[in-house]
This record gives sequence, C-alpha cells and structure tokens, in this order.
Amino acid sequence: MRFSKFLVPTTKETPNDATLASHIYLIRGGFIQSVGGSGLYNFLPLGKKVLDKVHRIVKEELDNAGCQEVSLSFVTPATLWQQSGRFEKYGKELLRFKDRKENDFVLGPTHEEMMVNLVKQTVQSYKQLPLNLYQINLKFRDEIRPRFGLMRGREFLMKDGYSFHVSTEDMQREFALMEETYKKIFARLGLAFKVVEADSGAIGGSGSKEFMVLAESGEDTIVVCDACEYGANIEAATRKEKTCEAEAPEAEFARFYTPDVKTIEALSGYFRVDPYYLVKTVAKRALYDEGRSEVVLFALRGSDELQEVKACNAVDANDLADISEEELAQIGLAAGFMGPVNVPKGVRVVLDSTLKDAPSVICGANEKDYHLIGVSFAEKQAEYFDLAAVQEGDLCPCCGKPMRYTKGIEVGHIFQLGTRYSEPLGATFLDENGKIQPMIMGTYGIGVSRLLAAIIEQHHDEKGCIWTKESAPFDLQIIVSNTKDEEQRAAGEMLYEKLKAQGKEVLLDDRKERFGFKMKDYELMGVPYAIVIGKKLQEGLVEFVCREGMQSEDILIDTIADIVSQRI
RNA sequence: CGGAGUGUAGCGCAGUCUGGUAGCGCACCUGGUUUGGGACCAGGGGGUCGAAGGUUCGAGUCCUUUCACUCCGACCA
Repeated sequence: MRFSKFLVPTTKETPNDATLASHIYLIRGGFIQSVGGSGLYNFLPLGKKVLDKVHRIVKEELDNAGCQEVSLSFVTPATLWQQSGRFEKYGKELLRFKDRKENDFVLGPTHEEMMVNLVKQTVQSYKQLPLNLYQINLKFRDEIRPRFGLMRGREFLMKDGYSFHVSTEDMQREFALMEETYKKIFARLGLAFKVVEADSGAIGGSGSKEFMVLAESGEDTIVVCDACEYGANIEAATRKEKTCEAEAPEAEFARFYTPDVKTIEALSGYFRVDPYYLVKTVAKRALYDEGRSEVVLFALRGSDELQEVKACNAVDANDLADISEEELAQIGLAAGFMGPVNVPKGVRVVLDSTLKDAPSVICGANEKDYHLIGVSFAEKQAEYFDLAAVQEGDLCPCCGKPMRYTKGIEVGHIFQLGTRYSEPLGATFLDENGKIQPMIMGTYGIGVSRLLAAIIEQHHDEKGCIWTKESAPFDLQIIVSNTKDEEQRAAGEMLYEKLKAQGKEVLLDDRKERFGFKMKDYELMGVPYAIVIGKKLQEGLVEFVCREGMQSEDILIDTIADIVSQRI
C-alpha cells in the first residue's frame, strides 16, 4: 500500500472525551472514527485491516479445533427470546423494535436462542453430535453508559460459539478444548492474560471462566493468587474461611441503647469489639420479572463488604436496587439500626455463610437507636449464601496464601450451559435407545473489536500504538525521508517491490511531507518495523527501526531485504 | 436514573453576561520556499450557530419547549 493513496486521517489533537490510551491512539492514528452517536464507531481502512487480522486468527484457531462458522441473522424475532425467558431478564440493554406489521424484534446482543433454533431444525440424532458452531458478527447492546472507545461500545464485533452434546462429560471435554483454544488465540495476539473463575450473569449456566487481559485500565477487578494459579473475578471469587484473632465478645442476649451509633466503625468503637463480630445489614430491593419486587436484608460480618452480584444471584433476582431511608422507614426499618432478626413482615433475610452458627454477635435491633448484643445464630434456620466480596489479603481457597486485586479487560468468556436453553426451546435429539433427550450445551464468546483496544492498552508508549506481530496492520513501513530526492524515492520503490515480492505486507510512505511529520505518523500508527531511507543513502545505508523502543540501526541497502526476512 | 456540563466549519474551541455583517487554531485547496522530528510566506474555499416556537426593526446571543452528546455516580456477558 502506498501511503499517498491510503485513507489514514491522523490527527495531532486528542478527542476531548478520550481518556484511555487505546481510545486516544485508535482515533488519532486514523484507525476508527466516532459516528457521533455514543458508543458507535466506523472502522477506517487501517482499523479494518487490524480487525481482519484479529478476526483471521480467531477463525483459524477455532477451525483448527473443529468448530464450524455460520452467520446468523442480526435481527432476531422476539418470540425466541420470550420462549427462553430472557426477553425480560436481559433488561434495557436489549434493543427492541417493531417492524411494519407491529411484530417485535430485537437486535442480537448474543445469539443462544438463534443458534439453538438453527440446531433444533437440523439435528435430530445423537449421530450428528457433538457440534460446535460459531459466528463472528456484529452485536448490539444498548449499554447504560458506553465509554472508552472500542472497549465498551454499543455496537461491537463478537465471536460467539455454541456447542451441543449428548452428555455433560462431552460438553466438559469441549469446554476444556475451548479453554486451550482461547489460550492459543490470545497468546498469538501477544497478550498477557489470565483465565479466571467468573459469574455467569444473564447468560446463565455454571462453571464459567473469563479470559482477562491484564491492564490497569481494565474495568473488572480480579482476585489473583501469586503462589498458585487461582484467579477469579471479584463477582465470583471465594476465599479460605476467614477467622478473627481478636476475642469474641461474651454477652447475654440483650437490647442495648446505642444512640446515633450507625456505622460499623462507630459500633466497633462503642462496644470495643472487632468488626468481625458485628453484623452488617444491607437492604436492597430485589427486582424480578413482570415488575415484581421484594425487600431483602443481606446480613454479613462487619469486616466484609457486600458483593452485589453474589447477592443478586442468592435471591435469583434480575437486579438489585437501592432503597431510600424514607422507604425503609415506611417498611419499619431504621437505617443504621437494621438487623437480620425480628424483621418486619414481608422482608426477606439472607445471611452470609460465615455467619452460620455464629455464637455471639451484635446486630441492629430494627429500632432506632438500639442494637442487640449476644445474638446467636446457632441452629438458626435461614438462607445462607456466600455474599461477601473477597478483600485483598484474604487467603487463597486453593493454597491458603494471601491474594491481591488486579485489573483486567474481559476479552473472552466461556460457559457450561447445560440445558438452560435447549430445554425451554425444545432442542432435543434421539439417543441410542431412541429416547428423547435435551442437548447439553456450552457457549463461548470473544470480544473481537474489544481485543483491538485491549492490545493497545497493553502495547503502547507515549507516542502511540505498538502492534504485536500478528495483529499489526502491516509487517513493515518504508519511510522515504525526502521524496524530492530522486535517489531516495527510487530506493524506496525498489525495496517496496522487493519486500512485497517476498510476501511481506508493506506500507510505503511516499508522501510529499517532511521527515518529522512522517515519523510522527509512523509512531502513532505503530507498525512493528520501519525502514527509513534518508541522508545516509549516499553511503549505501538505510535505517532499520523497531517501533518498540524506537531503536534503530544502519544497514547496507543491499542486505536490508535479507535482514528483514530473517527478523520479521 | 441522580448530579454536573456541552451543542457554533471535517476536528478542537472563542463569541452568548451587555442583541447590531460568523471568528480563531488544526485540517483542506492554489502558488512559492523548505525537506532528519508534526515547517514558512501569500492567496482561497467551507456554517440551516442541535431542533421548534416566541420576544424584537433585528437573535448564535433573550424567553419557552425539545433533542442529542460528554463527564462523575449508580449500573453493566
């Protein structure tokens, strides 16, 4: 490609809403263009090239693993979503609309329903299984707050794959194969990543794993253990049971006057008791289908924080909402003095599993200015769930060493679905005995356009992008310093043709611009290597530049083609 | 959904308080000089001032309504 003919609108100025390196450089480097609608982007030629590279790698590895590519209709009839029960569950992120006949449709944010429907119509026998089908297509999610460029757009490119099996064992075999395949894909892209345990969210199912690209700018908090392989999204992380060194308070059960003592910290100071022995009670309104809701008190140890995703899963709600103090008062709950015992009618209580059988704790009395002391949960019948957020320093559930937080960008997520979709949608097969069985499913996603952002988050410097070998839009850029110098220009043309003949993808910067201008563009665009043809050409030398670190070395023009083929 | 802000040339912004010919920088076009780190000189093109309604002799500016976008939070495979 000749730069003089290539549509690459690089800019000096940073868009005012861009804060992340990937967002800034993808725009400034002329890879993508904002459409003006929030979270919507056009891919310009340079960005499309990178997207295609990533796309190709994903496809190659999946095809190698025996998957088959299809392409599903982007517009999905709402009836399929109603059958699976997700039409409401998925919430406002799902873009719904009607056609001219007033029929409901959605723009697919993920395609379990469509793929199950496809397989249902074509597979009847166990002899046709297993099957792993995928597509790499646009998705649309009406995000509450799109941001960070390609990182969280509303329209994005995703690979979504679905596997169908006769047994759970076979599905788990495929799940393991996909984990290995995903590792190969992210390794080829040159990413540092970690596979972590995850919450299954709106997709449903169990045993899900996320692939996290490690970057400070990541939106997910993950808990990792440096002593072993354990890693988990904070939404799903577990820990070795926590104990407390401070002595447990001993007290007879009593109602205690605690004027204006509303926080765990104040309570801890007031009674001189470690927060571990206090009960923190968080009130939330749990929202269900068809507008139903209920008030739930989540109780956990004062030393812990509520993990909302865990809490939401515990009550099987679609969502949790905050409750105002006024509303609490109406229900008969006093903010700052709430507790899991003696609750008003109609209020559900869920206890953190670390409170099970706790012999002597302090909690709110559900009465203004009073707490209860000497409360025992021994033999208390209640709903117990893991509700607490793992904290830094908590001990690893695998090896018992302290864990720490880090940040990750979720680029892949694999789920063991089971029959979550095959049953409601009626995707069945006849087994060897002629019996009807629901298919056992797995589902596997990769955020393809998000990967571009993730690569840049991990590979950039203060000057611009630094693409990894397999993601780069070109292998090499040839920069002719002064195109008015006939010798330089001719040398550039000669090398361009020669390297192209070697099978390299080459960008020849033949523009009538000054040297500095072209170098700035090179650094912004981030092609891994460059050959600079400049003043030293008179001595028969050109410069070989490596984008990472920007080191350069002088090389005889006669040998540069060989050196390039050795090193790239 | 709560809080804060912004809509003026392709992009980034001033002008709005105090109504009176639509501005600046970048980018773009023409000519010339320049060519190792985002050059310089001269000339030039480009605008329903987010939309609708109102006040006024006259509205980018004042009033009303509305739409969109951004940031913080809540939220989020």
